[in-house]
Amino acid sequence: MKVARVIVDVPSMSIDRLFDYLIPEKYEDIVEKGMRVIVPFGPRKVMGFVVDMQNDSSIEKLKSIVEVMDMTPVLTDELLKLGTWLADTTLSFKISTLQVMLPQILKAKYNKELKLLVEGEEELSPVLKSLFVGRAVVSFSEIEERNISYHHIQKAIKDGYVEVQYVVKSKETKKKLTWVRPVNPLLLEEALVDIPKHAKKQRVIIEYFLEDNEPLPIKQLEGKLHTTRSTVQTLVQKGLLETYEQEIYRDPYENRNFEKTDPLPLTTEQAEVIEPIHETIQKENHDVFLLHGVTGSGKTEVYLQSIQKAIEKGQEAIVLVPEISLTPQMVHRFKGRFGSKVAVMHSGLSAGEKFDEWRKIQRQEVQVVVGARSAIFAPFRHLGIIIIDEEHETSYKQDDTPRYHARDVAIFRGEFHQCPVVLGSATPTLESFARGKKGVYKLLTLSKRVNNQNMPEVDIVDMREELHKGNRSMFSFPLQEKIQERIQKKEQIVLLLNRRGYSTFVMCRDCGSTIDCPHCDISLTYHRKQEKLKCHYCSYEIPMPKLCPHCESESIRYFGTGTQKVEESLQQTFPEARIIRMDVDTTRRKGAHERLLAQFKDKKADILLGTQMIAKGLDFDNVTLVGVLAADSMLHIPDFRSAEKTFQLLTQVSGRAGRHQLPGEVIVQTYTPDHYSVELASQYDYEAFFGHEMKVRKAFQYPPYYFLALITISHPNHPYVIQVTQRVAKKLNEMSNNQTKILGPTPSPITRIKNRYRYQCMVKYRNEPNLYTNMRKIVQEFEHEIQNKDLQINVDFQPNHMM
DNA sequence: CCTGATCATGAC
DNA sequence: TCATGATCAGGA
Repeated sequence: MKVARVIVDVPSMSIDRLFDYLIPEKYEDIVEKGMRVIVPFGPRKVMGFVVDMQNDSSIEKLKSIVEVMDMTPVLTDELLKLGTWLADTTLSFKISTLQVMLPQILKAKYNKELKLLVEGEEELSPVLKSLFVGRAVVSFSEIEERNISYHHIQKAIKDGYVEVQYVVKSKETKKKLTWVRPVNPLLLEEALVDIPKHAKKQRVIIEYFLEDNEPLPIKQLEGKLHTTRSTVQTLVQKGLLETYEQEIYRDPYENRNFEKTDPLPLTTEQAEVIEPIHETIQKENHDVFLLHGVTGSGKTEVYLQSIQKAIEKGQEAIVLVPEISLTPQMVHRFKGRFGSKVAVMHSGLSAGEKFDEWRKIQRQEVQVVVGARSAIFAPFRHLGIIIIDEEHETSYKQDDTPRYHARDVAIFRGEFHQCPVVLGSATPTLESFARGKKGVYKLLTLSKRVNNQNMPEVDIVDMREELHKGNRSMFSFPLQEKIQERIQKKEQIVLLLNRRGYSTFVMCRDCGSTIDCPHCDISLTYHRKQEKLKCHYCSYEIPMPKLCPHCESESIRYFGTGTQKVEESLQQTFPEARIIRMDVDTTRRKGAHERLLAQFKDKKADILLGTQMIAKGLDFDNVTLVGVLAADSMLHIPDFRSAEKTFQLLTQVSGRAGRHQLPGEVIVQTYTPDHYSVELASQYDYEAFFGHEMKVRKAFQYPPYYFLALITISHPNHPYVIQVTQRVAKKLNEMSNNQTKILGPTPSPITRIKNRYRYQCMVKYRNEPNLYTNMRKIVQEFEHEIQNKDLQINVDFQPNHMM
């Protein structure tokens, strides 16, 4: 007896374990660990992952696997292990951790159908007769659309006329190309005689294959010989040619040539830094390196040559870059060096393209993957190095379950494969840098720019003084002057507006009231394009009212500074300037991001105005001025990392100027010019910032001195949420040691979302080896209420934000 | 006594 | 998560 142990696709606490299924004889030699199967589960059928195989089971009556979905496993043994570990350390379901490792398209789709059991439709009720009309199966979605009441169907089921069947489908599609080839090349010569005189096109085709009988895609044949599909079809019918399908990859970069680049000579610093990495690859050791390199110090070349080393050893490499900086420039550098050995994974690809890139990895056709967060799960089997660029980026942590951090996954995989993990950044997170100093990570430093250029001069402008001088615009006099100067010199300008901390909310100037979402405790934001007010958290929206709903005054206005508004006033101040605006609105469409940047590179604009997304990785040789419009907009949001984030952003954006021959300049506008994050960023003094910020973190007991876990509890009933949160806090207190601090219950920053009240507890801990299991125990104690009473308990370890 | 609505339970 | 059977309130 062969038994498969299966994790089924049912995200529920009580189902979050293994289920045993009999492997039918016909599948005995086929089923392997890591494959997806379809299994009966209760009355329905669901997808599941085989994670183990056995010869017997403790369960008496086993059901059998219905179908095997894969020819080869989609998950390796390592990834299965990783899944279990992730489920333990993020408190998520095993099924979710396995699903998150695969391209979306492999996620099963479930369909419910009604099947006719009798011949003909005579015995059916009139309603059902009209439903089936000659068909044998009807999908439930159609039944719902037609509003047919369930008891017609129930009755028919009871009478044995119909039955419900469950279908599991894969959305997976492989793109195919149709090819043409001669059935037997030797027969073509004779066949030519039988082709009618007037059938010129048929002759052309035959003659073509006589000359060169290599198969050809049908599309190409049509183009080359100016023929059509029907001519080919006639020859197929005559038995001379045949068509067949071959699978192809959707290659998002297929029409682009990547000029081959060779390794660049290294600076002394680069050579020093690369040495220990190479050695670790060579010795097949695991180590975590923190590569701290100023912007423009040539980190990418260090990555490239480290990867080279791994490839030469026959191993593979994963490179993570933040989604936002996965620009064509970046892809170019990797494709240029490693050509077709590279797969690229990012959110701009269609589901089909992502699947194809993933398959290249799975089939070991590529050795390098460059991608955003989820590329960390690339199914490589011989990893030689893992690189995380811009290590400090918050997007490496997934915001919803499973709330994993790509850095942790990288270290897990690095240990498994005994290979180095390289974390690179000009502004590492305090957590990482502290580990670097302690020697937990090996600290590597690049302190000079490759071209030995100085970092651009940073000029801090105090906006309060501007106000005193009578300048009420959002562009300070020095900035205006410099912009004017660049436009004249035909040099380019990058302007950064930090939208966070600003939002376009609506307020009445008479009564001062704002317009809030009726389901969430947050004000609605104004969307100019559709003249609507929308809620960010639920789908609620209303047309922009003409009168204040409270006092019926006409003076309701929207406040805040959106990029559009800045663009307008920028245009007013510099009527001759050509401006490109980059924000969520202008880059939503596929390829828009890329197109705008290309325009700017081609000097079709003088000013690039944008949000965070322009702060990273861009490299334009004609940019000599960078302006930050509101450097402190992030400082005032209640987040213990706000100083760190401000420092990071200012440093990153300053690095955009003067990267080539022309020297650069940076202007930072702020209302808090003496805040240490602004001041130290302008001096490019990371070490000093680190020292200062560490003191702050110590004083307030924040990371890296303490770990955090945030528990958020939500339910439609307000008093009930408070009560549950209190109970949770009490249990936590009982279970943890006396160094650990439990804060709360407190209301979440947004106390209500989608009509659910939200309360939270914060755990600050230094050493709680059992926290994961304890936390799981606590959540399990509420299992009943979670399942039956619509209670939600969310646990986020090392949260990015407190919401 | 029937009907629809809500609840509790189990799924290899 | 979701189908099922049990239980309960309300209507005539």
